[in-house]
Amino acid sequence: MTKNLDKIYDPSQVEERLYQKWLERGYFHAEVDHSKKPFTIVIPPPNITGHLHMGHALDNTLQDILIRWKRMQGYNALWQPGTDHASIATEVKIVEQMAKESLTKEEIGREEFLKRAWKWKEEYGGKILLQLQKLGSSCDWERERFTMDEGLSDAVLEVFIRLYEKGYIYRGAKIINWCPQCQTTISDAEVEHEEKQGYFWHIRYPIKNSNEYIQIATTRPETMIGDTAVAVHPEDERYKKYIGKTVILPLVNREIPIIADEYVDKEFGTGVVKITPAHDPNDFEVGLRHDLEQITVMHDNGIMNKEAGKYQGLDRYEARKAIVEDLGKEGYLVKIEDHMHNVGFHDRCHCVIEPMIKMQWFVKMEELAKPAIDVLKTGQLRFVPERFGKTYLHWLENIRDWCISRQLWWGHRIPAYYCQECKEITVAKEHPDVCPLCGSHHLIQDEDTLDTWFSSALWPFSTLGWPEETEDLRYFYPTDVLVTGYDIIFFWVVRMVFSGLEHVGEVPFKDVLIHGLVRDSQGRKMSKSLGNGVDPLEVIHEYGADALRLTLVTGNAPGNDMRFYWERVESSRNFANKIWNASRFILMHMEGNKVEDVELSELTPADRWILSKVNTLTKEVTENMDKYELGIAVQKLYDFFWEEFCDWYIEMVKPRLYNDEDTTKKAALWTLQRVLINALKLLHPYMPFITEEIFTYVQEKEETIMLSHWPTYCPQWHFKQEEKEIELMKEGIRSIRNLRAEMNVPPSKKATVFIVSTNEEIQNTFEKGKVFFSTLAYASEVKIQKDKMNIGEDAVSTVIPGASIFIPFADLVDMEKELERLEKEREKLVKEVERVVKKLSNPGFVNKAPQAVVEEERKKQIKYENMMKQVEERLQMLKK
RNA sequence: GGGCGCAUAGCUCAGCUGGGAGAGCACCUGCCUUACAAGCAGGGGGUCAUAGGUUCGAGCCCUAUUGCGCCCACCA
Repeated sequence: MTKNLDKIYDPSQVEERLYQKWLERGYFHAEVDHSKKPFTIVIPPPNITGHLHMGHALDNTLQDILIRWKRMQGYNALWQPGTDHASIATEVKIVEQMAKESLTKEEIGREEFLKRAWKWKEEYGGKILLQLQKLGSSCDWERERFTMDEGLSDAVLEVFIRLYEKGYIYRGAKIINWCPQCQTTISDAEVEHEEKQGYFWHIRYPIKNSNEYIQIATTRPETMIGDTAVAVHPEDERYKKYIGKTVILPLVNREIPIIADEYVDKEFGTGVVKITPAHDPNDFEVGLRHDLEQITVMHDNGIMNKEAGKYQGLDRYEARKAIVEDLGKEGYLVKIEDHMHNVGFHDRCHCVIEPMIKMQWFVKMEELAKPAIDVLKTGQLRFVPERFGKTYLHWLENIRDWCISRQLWWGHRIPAYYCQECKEITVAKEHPDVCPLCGSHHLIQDEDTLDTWFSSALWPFSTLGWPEETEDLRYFYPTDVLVTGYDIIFFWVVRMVFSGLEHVGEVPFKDVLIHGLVRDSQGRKMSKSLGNGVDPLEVIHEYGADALRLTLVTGNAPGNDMRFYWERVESSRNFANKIWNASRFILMHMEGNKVEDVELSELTPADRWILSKVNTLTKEVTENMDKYELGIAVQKLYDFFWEEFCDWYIEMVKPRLYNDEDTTKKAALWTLQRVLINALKLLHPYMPFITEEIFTYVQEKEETIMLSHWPTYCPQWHFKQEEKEIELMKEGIRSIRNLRAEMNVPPSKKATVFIVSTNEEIQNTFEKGKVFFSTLAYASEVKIQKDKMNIGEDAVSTVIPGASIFIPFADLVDMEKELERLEKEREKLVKEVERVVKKLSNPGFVNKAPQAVVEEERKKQIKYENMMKQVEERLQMLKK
């Protein structure tokens, strides 16, 4: 049954093979099955341009833990995988690739470009999914989807048309965020604001037909070319008299009005604002209120256009320099102040955003946001940790219309067709033959594509076949939990929620488990430019996927960032090795011994103790996982396995295994196997590979741990008395080891151990556990007695609850030191007693604290007082 | 300007509904004990940021303060 297993666990010998086995046997696959309850997770689809980074590793480890766990609990678990076309990211990649061949988009045209993009997708798009497999991800790969698949594209069209017909999608010339680098609009969510040191230029604008000036302050002087008004606050006494007058725009010599608008802050700057409706969102609004002209002064690439006159052809920053210089020369510039202000950057290329007025497509958000707000408030949607619900709400409550059109080619092309005759817009799934208004055959489709998030917003239901009323959709939707990073709540989570509610009528998922970022060891974000990223594949290669997974979930609470340390991977690897060796040990002893079923009555106290422990562990771990407390759960598993199981139980059980005459040997074997199997099962979601590998050796009934049953709490495995007994034994053993260590007694020097207790039950406990003192505490002989008969003075001693322990070390005992040590022990106990007595003499505590807590303290008082008495007796005896 | 998080052992972090402070790593001592030196045994180390408050009882709840970080926001 067993092989000659290596002393060191080598993941590279195991992982690939097991993953193939799982794949081949279809363990990951889920089909509609009404006899089982579904449990569904949709993967946050990675970009086809992506490669696996630590963020993915964390995100997918969490999902795999949950899905494997639920699968073992008997749910019909579906983990829906796939990829995102990532419009702009991919387009940039393709453009870069073409640049190497000295080609541009324009040169090859849309069709050719898309051909290339698809080819690129076919070639590299699935790479990241293969990398996810290395991690052990148990996705249902048969169901892999891509946001630009036929079905999913159909969902996109369907949604667009529905929203359009409902009036929620509209086309309009509004001020949008323009990226001069990427030459496309982007949504508000894609703008990153950064505090930057800039300047505040104070400029005076001459008032027409007077010698007076009005002084404005601006951070962007180059936009003055497009000024179409100057605004003051209507109640500002300083400027009231100027309202309605006209100023001459310096350098441009255009006449513009002085208007009054509440938007102006009297206290800020000079209290006068230049209004540039075409290049500032606020000014745009002011412009609409006052019916001002909108003058765009730049081309799409940020170069000044013909409106800029002599500045035409200059980049916006060159123009700024030139304009400031000219203003100075001509005496308009009053002063320049340092000024900190927020600058918007494109999150992808980090170019400074230019607000521009353009005809774009928008989703009207107000009505869509409402139900998304409600589901959180009513608890149909829940964030873990809860605080992220606030972030979500705040965003939705202040949401603005979503600009969805992009000036890109890679993506879902907007299904709007413009009649070249009558300008009528037709929105349809397919290219209409005739214009429904004028009957013209000359219709041209909108050139733009949709924001990549428009399709990912539909992911939880488009992957299940929507808009078709599929079985899958009915069965697996709504999904159960979404796992993602907090950085993506606005982009994706929010949009999935309102989309799911609008189109399917139900939340797309009930829980949102939020995790933080994986940072480098210095707490910095891992980034390409810093070159501080750690490649998960490298970690897997060196230490195994199990070690990486364990590292990523240990010692971390939901929503918190974590730092990556190789040392932590190492310790995870060590744990895997520990599991390996413990199992190896058990297998060694199972070999040639058929593990027979035993009655619980045949078990020794130690067996019952560990069984009871693993039983409690099962309960607690399951409870923690129910609450998404994976870090806590895995910590308990680690502690149980290493300390209780390996360091104590296995050590205690050895004498029975080595002795073929021992009548309890088969009970020991049964317990070892039983506990190991349960522990492996509980560990499997976290460390799928090693647990599977061992599981196949340690039992023969089942072919995989993946589909085995998750352990449940079992009342007849609860042994309170034996737990107490073994804990006392451990206490005794630790005390002896402690004494020996303090006295520097070499392990080779065995000694007689006397245990003195007047309590029969305790005597009995130690009597049963005598053997442990010799194997675990180097006792040559153990004498249990009710008094100190035959114990010489030249012994060291210590107390444990209910008993004193003496070890005669005639030649080693230094009386003075021994007195000192006992004195310390006494002091410690005195303090404990004092603390308990103080607590118990407080009427407030005795009256108000729960009865059980008070009772606990009373027991402690007795315990400590007894222990103290023992130490004092011994001290007095020695002092004589 | 608004919101949120963090501050616990030398380092990185756990600590679930308030009931005697934990882990990993690092450090010190002793062990190659027939599963594992990627190991075993033992040990040192914390006024849980500060100040108040609630409570019989606070790392945990409330208030304020300090420091660090994040998110959102149209003060030109």
